[in-house]
Amino acid sequence: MKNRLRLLRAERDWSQGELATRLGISRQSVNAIETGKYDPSLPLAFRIADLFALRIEDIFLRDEEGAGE
Amino acid sequence: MKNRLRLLRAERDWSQGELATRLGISRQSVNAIETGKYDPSLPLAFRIADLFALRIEDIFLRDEEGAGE
DNA sequence: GGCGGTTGTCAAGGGAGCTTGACATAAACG
DNA sequence: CGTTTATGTCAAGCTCCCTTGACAACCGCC
Repeated sequence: MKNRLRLLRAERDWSQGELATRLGISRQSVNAIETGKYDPSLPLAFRIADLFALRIEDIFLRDEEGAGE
Repeated sequence: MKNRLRLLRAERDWSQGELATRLGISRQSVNAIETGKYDPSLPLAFRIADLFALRIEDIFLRDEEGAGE
């Protein structure tokens, strides 16, 4: 499960800490998700999608997706 | 976090056990998700969406969604 | 009556998600 | 030089997700 969180965050010029505050989670959790240590829970994935006004499928990618570009 | 799993399963005439097999999880997990005991992980939510050929947002609903209709 | 199939639920265990607190590194700035 | 900011990572702990195994209740059918 890959994700485009780091890219989306960079587009908005947010630090990990700032994103964490907006999501209501810790900075370490943002970092862990960005670096691929684990996937967010489904409710958190919805909050992330809502924050960026995107669909979950547009942020989190099945492992095959976007691999062979 | 509500979901339409029971409805989708009924449309296909699958038992909880049959759905569990198709998803690669236990029958108890299917039951727990249907009865709202907890939300699936994000990877599992993707498998569910793939199985029903729907988007995650069309199966799992934010708590407000569909509540005040 | 008994039997197979489905569902709900409990217990106990393990791994994943998230927390706080701390520390190290690097870059930017005075 | 020192300070601040951003990032990566570790440890310890708690809750949530998912497991296996079991049991009760219900239904339809013989």
